[in-house]
Amino acid sequence: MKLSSQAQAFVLHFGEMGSRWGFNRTVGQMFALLTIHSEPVNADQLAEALKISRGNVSMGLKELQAWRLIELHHQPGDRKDYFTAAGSIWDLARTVFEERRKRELDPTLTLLRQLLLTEPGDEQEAEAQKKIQEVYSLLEMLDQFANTLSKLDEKDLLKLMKLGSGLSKLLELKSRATGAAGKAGAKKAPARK
Amino acid sequence: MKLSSQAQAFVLHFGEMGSRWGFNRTVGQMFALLTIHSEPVNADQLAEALKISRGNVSMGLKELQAWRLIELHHQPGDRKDYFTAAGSIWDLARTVFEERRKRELDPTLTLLRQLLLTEPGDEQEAEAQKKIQEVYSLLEMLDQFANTLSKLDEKDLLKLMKLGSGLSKLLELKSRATGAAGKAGAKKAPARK
DNA sequence: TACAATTTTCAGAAATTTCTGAAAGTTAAG
DNA sequence: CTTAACTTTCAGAAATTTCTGAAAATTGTA
Repeated sequence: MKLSSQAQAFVLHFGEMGSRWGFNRTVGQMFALLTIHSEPVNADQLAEALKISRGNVSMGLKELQAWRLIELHHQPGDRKDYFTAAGSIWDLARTVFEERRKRELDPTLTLLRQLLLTEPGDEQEAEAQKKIQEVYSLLEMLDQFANTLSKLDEKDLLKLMKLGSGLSKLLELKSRATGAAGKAGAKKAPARK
Repeated sequence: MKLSSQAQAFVLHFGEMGSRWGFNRTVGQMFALLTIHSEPVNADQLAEALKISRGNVSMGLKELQAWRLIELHHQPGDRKDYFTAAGSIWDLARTVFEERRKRELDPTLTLLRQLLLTEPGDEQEAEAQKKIQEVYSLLEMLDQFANTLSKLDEKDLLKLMKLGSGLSKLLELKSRATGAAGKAGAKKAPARK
């Protein structure tokens, strides 16, 4: 499989960015290749195109499957496994988003919840507890928001993201429309310092 | 400086999560410690509390300053540099969010923009170009949305994140309020179910 | 200026992650 | 059942990242 210089650049870049997005270089490259290549690709082709070992490809494919980013296909009369990116670019973005939320937020929320159960022993600890509570509240809210976004359908998500400065206007509109009482959890707005 | 077992757990966890959030273990630990400890802390105290070398602390502080996550202070009559987390938890979250956007999105947008400039040579390349365009559009939109969120003040951000399922209702409301013509790109509002 | 306190730097050591490739495992076809 | 095609595994090698600590640089004071 020959890659155009354009495809080459795309693939190499996703390899480099890979670590920032949660996977290693070759996994990033494999994903990029499957993304720009619309035809299904098999493991040998990936190894050849990316100049990496067959074993590494096998491990990378396993990881991409764990991320639910690729799909297995079969070609009639060919025993090899073929892969494509799973779904549209939009689907992929959604999957990466959800997967990252799970990996970056959930474990921390679990720990903080646990830390908040033990009563502080002294003044110093009470102070720390307060900070932990603040971090927890923020991350919990973030997590819920991410969850809300995940549930929006493509049309609404698009609408929301395109709002730009219209967003704050819309939020204002909301206050007027529904009054001061928001949804559950939005109790009392304490006077700002 | 002695850490309570609670603080200890908090610090260790942020060390482990650090890599997922874009910095290494000790930098994560240092940040966590500065976050739960309200009093300014100097480099020697950090090295002692975290059991890491003085040199490592120096490098870590440099990195946290690059992230704009910590602030330098001085105590009268003491030549040492003291540090605290910069601003409220809320400020910190905002900073991390912006910094990550810069690191995770900007370089890719720049590359893709460049790739889209060259005309595809053959059918295969045209196909790839189309995919690159899709990825670009999505990331560009994400970037703009992130930018919009960054600009919201705390009150609006809080309101937005607490909306929950109210969000899609609000978006619907928006369609009705402003009619079919949304912002650029948000063409045709199909009849509601 | 000289000096002592403090921070930074950076070469090499240590730790961690990634990658290879040969061997083991699996599966479909004959 | 046997074989050949294919995939997975995993021990060790290679690459990369992180960390240490001693030396160099910087800074405030006298």
